[in-house]
Amino acid sequence: MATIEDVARLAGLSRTTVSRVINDQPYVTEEKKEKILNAMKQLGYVPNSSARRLRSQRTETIAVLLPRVTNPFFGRLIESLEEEASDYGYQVIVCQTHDNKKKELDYLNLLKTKQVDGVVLASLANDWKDIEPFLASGPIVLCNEYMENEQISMIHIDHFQAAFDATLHLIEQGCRHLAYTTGGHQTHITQQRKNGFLRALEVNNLIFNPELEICGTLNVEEGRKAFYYIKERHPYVDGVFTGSDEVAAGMINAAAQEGWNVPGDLSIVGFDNQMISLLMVPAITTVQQPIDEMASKTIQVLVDKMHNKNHSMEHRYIYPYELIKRSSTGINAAIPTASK
Amino acid sequence: MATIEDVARLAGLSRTTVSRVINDQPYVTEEKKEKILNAMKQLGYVPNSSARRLRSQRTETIAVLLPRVTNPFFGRLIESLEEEASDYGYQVIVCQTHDNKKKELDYLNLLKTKQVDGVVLASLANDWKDIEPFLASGPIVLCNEYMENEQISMIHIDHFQAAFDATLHLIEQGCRHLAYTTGGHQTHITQQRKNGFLRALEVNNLIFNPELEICGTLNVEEGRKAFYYIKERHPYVDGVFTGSDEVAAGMINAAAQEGWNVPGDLSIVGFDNQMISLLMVPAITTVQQPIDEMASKTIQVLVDKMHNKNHSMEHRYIYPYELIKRSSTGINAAIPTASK
DNA sequence: TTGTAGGCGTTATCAC
DNA sequence: GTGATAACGCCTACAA
Repeated sequence: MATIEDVARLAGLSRTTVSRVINDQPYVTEEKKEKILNAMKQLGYVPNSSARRLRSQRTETIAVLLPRVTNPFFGRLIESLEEEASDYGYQVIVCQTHDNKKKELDYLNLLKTKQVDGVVLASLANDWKDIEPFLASGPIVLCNEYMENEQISMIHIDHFQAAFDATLHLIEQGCRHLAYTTGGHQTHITQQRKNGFLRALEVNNLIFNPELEICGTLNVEEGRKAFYYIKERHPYVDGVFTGSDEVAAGMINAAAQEGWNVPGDLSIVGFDNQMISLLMVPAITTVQQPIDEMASKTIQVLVDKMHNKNHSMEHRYIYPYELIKRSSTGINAAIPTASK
Repeated sequence: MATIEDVARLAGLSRTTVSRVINDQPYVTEEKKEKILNAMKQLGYVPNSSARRLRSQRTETIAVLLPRVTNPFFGRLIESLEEEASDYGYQVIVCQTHDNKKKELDYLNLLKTKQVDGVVLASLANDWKDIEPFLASGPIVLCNEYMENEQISMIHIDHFQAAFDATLHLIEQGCRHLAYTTGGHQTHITQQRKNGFLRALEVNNLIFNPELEICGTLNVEEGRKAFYYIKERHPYVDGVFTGSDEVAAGMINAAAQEGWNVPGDLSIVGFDNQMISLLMVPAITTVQQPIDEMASKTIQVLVDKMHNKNHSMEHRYIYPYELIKRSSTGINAAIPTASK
């Protein structure tokens, strides 16, 4: 592997001059610049990134921590984050935590070991007290996940309000016996959604049966199970707020197999407006987050912090969402099929 | 940021000894080891990764180049590759090429600049002659993509045979007028699939109308368009081999809206056995690739090359696939609805 | 405009 | 067992 030294020798000049050419700095005559460029080409010289990093103390790399890329929401998010980061000249390392506390901390260590300049946290398995110390090693920005805390910038939608709106929509469609499903890992987001759901019931003088909170539900298969739980244990349920289009899809799929009519017998709301929500029959009512805008702002805030080491204020950016009403919830909710 | 020097000073020992402790090397008395560990803890010392990389000339990092993570097949693949790599102590950088030649070459440059020790190529936008020079900088393994070439190891299924089997299945179900859709970027894979498709027609003495090759089709929306193209221009078509479950899903969705019966009026085969293929009504007949096994072998081969710098032979690993028959193809294919 | 020299943080070599 | 010292490849005062 050719080094800067080799190039200098071949060109009959010093390392300094070569370095100047590499970094497009002034004070090099065209003639010598030419000579050096030739030497570089001839040797197939490429600057060694580890050496540059060590010297400059910067990696031009960002770590993105998220539960899993196979969740389409995070797939979209990473795609968007990567594109934006690339515009700023940053490379992205995707870190899948699988909602595992240890993995999350291991990946945060990339910051300590100076393998990345900053972190986007789209996963949050640990308590804040365990995350906070990492701030000393570099900037961290929260995207999607959030909490009550002002020590860190956050980019997210209002999940309380989104759940409230979605639940209200179910109630407006005539649902009176509502169930609620929540994902595998309990975070502030799921808590907020639950609160929004409960609040919507409350303002409509509906009472909530705690047995209708179905936990650990985060994919299609578990959506199917959730349906059977309702069918077998609480068949009077007429509406469900799921935190996920995949769960909603699983429920619809199982419901169809069992001869239940959606939304006639059961109205279902998903989350994230994934492709699947539009393809299911019936199409799924869902909440859409402005992923691209959130990703863009996230990188922008993080890059800003990485550049102005100190004095950038922490700030919370709350983005608007959209409740997309489709056929999985409907006014026919009041007309159950005979079979039910 | 504390350095090894700081630790040494605080512990009253030399950098060398500290280094020994960091790397679990012998020849350090328990007593001094203890002292050093304490000093490290006290200072919050973490070894600097850039310095280690420079010194060791290794990054413990692998780049995975793929078109896009939002394609569920690649989502699954990256999840699996990452897990396997992590078992070998390697970190993964996900590089989305979007089938762009320049991006692909830019990312391959990570190898030249020594930012990664090896590359998994699951995208292949460039000609081999443009990729080949990078082999001088480090090992590259092809996963999913492949070609006729013996200079590099490849892990993949037999796409010719898979397409052949899928097409044969359509024919066995009574389809006689077959169409074929292909993704955005033309690669060896798409060529192989096309050949397999054509060969199946040939051995059954069916002729192929070139107008029924529908190109540039790689997502749900384009699947919908493909359906309308068939409906409006070639309504006699009774079977389609798509290279993608998403395209198949889009076609089924549009077909349902237009009152076509699948498979009665049109049988459809997808590819990859994505979640959606099971959720659509009808469920989609599809080809399943053994993603985990392929990912595992890919990393294994790559790691082996990274360790035995020179003498590991190139080898092609062909994995078995499975044609999963579901309701989107069926013997009712011969009974079109009146509306068609 | 160009070159010299020192150091970024580690680890390997060799001497003690 | 332990420690000086010399790289790894690059950048940047500072000197010329």
